[in-house]
Amino acid sequence: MDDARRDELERRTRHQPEAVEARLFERWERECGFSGEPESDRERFVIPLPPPNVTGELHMGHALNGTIQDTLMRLRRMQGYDTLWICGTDHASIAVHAVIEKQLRAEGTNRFELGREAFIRRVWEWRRATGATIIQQFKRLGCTLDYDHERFTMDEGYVRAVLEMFVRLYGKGLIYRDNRIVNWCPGCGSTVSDLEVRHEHAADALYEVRYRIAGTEDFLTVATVRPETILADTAVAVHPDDDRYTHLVGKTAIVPIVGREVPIIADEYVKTDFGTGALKITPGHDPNDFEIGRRHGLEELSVIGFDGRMNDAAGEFAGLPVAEARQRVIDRLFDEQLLVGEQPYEHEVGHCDRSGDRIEPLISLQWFMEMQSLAAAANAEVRAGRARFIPKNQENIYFHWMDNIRPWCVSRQLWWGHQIPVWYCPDGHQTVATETPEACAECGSAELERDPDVLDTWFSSSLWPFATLGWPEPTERLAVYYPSNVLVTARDIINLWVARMLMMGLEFMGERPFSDIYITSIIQAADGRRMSKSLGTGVNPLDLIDRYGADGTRYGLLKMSSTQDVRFAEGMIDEGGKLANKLWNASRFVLLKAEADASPSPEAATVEDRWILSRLAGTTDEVLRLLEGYEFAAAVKALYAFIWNDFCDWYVEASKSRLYGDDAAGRRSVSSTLLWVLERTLALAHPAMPFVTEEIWGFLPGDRAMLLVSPMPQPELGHRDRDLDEQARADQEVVSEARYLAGRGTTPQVIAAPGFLFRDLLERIPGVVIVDDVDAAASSVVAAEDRASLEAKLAEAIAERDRATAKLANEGFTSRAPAQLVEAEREKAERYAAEASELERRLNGS
RNA sequence: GGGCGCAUAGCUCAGCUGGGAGAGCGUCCGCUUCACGCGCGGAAGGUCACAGGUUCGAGCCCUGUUGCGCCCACCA
Repeated sequence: MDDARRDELERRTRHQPEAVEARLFERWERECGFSGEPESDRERFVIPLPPPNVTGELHMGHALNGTIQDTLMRLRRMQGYDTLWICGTDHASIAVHAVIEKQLRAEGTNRFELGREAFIRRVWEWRRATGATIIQQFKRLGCTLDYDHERFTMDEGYVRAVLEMFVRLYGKGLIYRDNRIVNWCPGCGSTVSDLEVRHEHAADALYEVRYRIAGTEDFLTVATVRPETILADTAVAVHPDDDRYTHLVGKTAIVPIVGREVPIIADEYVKTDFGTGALKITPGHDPNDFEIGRRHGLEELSVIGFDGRMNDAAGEFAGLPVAEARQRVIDRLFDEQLLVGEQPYEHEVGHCDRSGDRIEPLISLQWFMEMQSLAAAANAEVRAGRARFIPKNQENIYFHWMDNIRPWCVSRQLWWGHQIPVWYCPDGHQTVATETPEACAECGSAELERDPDVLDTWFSSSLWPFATLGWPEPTERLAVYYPSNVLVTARDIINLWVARMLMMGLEFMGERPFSDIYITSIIQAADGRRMSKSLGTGVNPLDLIDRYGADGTRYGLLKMSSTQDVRFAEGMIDEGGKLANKLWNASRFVLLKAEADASPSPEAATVEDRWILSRLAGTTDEVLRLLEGYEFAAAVKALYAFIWNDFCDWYVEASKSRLYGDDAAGRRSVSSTLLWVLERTLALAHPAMPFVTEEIWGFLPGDRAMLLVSPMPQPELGHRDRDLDEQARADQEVVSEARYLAGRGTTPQVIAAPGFLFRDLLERIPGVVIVDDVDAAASSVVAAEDRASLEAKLAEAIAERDRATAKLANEGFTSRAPAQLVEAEREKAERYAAEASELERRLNGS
C-alpha cells in the first residue's frame, strides 16, 4: 500500500456510506456491468424483477424485495453463474389513469374532452418526462439489475407479445366475448377482475318484503339488502326440499312496485336457514342470481347503469343514485304495506381495490378468458414440485384460488394499455389479428372498427418472464435465460400475478417460468398497522439509506425478513449501519497494522489461529447454506456474530500481542492470518452488504478484480474443529469472569488448563494470577483472596455434579435418551466432580 | 365463513428434527485501552399469553381458550 492510501485509511476513522456508495455503484456499472453473457456457457441464474408500476416510488416492500433479490444475484454471480436480473416497469393502466386524469381535472378538463389519441400522447409525454424514477431508486439500494435492457410493458416489442398472446388464446377458444355479470367500478368507469375487489365491512339493513302469489291473497316473504334491485327481479327462488314452500314452486309471484309476474323456482343454492328461506332473483345485479338465472333460463334485466345511477328501465326511479333509489323503494314498499321487516345487518361488500368505490355487479358485454385448463396445468406443475413455494405453506393461497378458478374478465374500459386486437365490421363479425386488418375476415367488409377496450394490466404482466426476453421472436436471450430460477414477491400478488405467470409460461413456453417462488415477509409499521402512504404509516427506504447507508438498510431488511408479518424495527437497520462501521474499522486495523509484506494466508501458528480459522470455515459454510436456503435473517445474524464477536472482540484483540511483539516471524504469521480472515469475510458479507465490503476490498494488497465479480470462497472445512469452538466458548467465559472479579477489586486467580485460548487477554487483566495446571480438565477462575466466592463455586460445582448424577440415576432418561446425550451427561458429572474436588483441595490448602 | 401466521427480557425479534432461555436496542456500573465512543469491559432484567395433555424431560409436540396481524370468500 502506498503512503497516500495509508494516509487515507488513517484519516477515515468512520465508514461514511454517503461518501462511497454512489461512486462504487458507478464503477460496478461501468467496469463490470450487469447484463449477463448469453454467449458464455456458464450455468445461468435468472431472476425476473416484479415490475413496479411506472407511477411508483420505492417503498418498503420494494426495498425488501430488491435487497433479497440482489443478495441472491450477488451470491450467484460470485459463485460463477452467468447472472441476469430482468429489469423494467409495468404500465399500470388504472394507476396511470388516476395520475393523468387528476392533472386533467386540475386543468378543468377530462379525458373525454381531450380524446383518446391526445390522452395517450399525454401519457407518453408524462412518462418520458418523469421516466421510471423507481428504477433509479433501486440503484441507491445497490441493486445489480440489467439496466441496459430495461423493459416496459408498453414498449413496442412487449405490445406485440401481448397481442400475440391474445390472438393465440382466442384461436384456441380460451378467450371469448360474452354478456356476463362483471364487477363494475363506477369510479373507474371500468370493469375490474374478482381479484381487484376488496371486501369491506358494511353496516346495512336486511329487509323483509312480501311478494304476492299470483291469483291468490297469499304472500311470499323474501329477505334482501338491496331493495332497489327488486325492480329487476325475474324470479323468486326457494330450496327444493323446503317444506314451507314446495307447494309454491311453479306458481307465479308478483314483483312489488313494478307488478311483473315472475316464476317461483326451486334451486339448491337457496339456504333454508337464512332470512325467510325465499330469495328474490336479480340476474342483472347479483353474481349468484346471475348463475341461478342462467341455470333456469331467466330474463336478465338491468336497472342500474354504468354511471352508478338507476337507468331508464327503473321507471320513476330513473336517474337516481343507487343509495337514494334504495330509500325511495323502501318508502314505497312501506306505503304499500309490503315491507314487513327491517333489521340491522352487517356484512362484507365488494369495493374497488383502486378507487374504493362500491362495486356494482352488472351484466355487460366483455372479453373473458377461460382459466380451468390453464390452471390445471399450472397446478400439476406445483403439485409435482417443479415450481415450489418457499415457504411451502404459501402454496395454500395459490391452490385455494386455482382450485376454484372462474373465468377472468380481461377487458377494461380504459385507454392506457394494450388495446384489444379485435376489429368489428358493421355486421358484427370479429376479426382478431396482431396487425390492423384490411378487411373483415368473414365478410370482407373494409369498414372495420377496433374494440375500444384495453386489457387488464395483469394480462400483460403474465408474460413478463419471457416477453422481456424477446418472445415471440426466438431470440438468443430467450433461449438462454428462460426459464428463470427464482421469483421473489409478496403474497398479495400470488394469484394476481404468480399464478398467471405460471399458466402463461406453461402455455406459451411449455415450461414453468421459474422453479422457486420465494414469498417475502410483509413489513408492517412499527405500531402493527399496515404500512401505507395514506395512513401516514409508511417509512421511506431512501430516508433510511440516507441515514444508515444502503448496507445498513439491506442488513436490517434481511434481518426483519424471518416471519410472514413483521413490524418495522429501525433498530435492525441501525445495527446494520453499525456493523458496516465495525467492519470498516476492523479492516483499517488489519490493513494498517499488518506487516507490509504479509499476504493473505491461513497460518495456524497458535491455538487462537486455529480457532478463528475453524470459526471462519464454520461461518462460511453456515452463511452460504442459509443464503441458498432463503434464510436471510439467520444468514445475516451469523455474519454479525462472526464479524463482531469472534473476529473483532476476540481474535483481533488476541492478535495484538503478536502483532505488536518483537518476534518478526510471529508478526508476519499473524498478519497473514488476519488478512486471510478479512479477505474471506468481505467476500462472504458482500451479497448482503455490498458497498462497505467493496470499499475495503479496494485497499487489500495485490491486484484484484472488484469484489462484485470475485469468487465466493468455499468453506474450508478442513479448518473446522468443533471441540476447539467449544473450548473457546468456555475459555471466553473464564476471561469474562476474571475481568468481572478484577473489576470488583479482587485478584482473580485462573487455573489454566493446557491449550488455554486468549492467554494474552487474560494477562492484560490487572492483578490476575495465572496458574498453569496440566492436570486440569477445564480452566476455571476464582478470586484468590475471596474465600467466600471459592465456597460458592464449590457449592455450585457440587450442585451441578449432583444434578447430572441424579439425571443419570433416572432410569427413564438413561433408557430413552439418545446415547450421546447420556454420554454428555456422564462427562458433565465427571467434570463437575473433578472441579469440586479441585476446589475442595484449594480451599483446604489456602 | 375458510386459510396462513404471531404472542419469549422494557422495545424489536432469534431459538434447528423436544435434552439446562439468546441477540440487538434501551437501562445501570466502569473505561480519553495505541481499529472503531456508531467504541471497550461488566451487570441487572424472562411463570417462554392462558388452561389441559403426551413424555424420563416441553418455549418447541397435541387439544382447547384469549388477544392480534394478514390473505381468501357469491348466504340474500
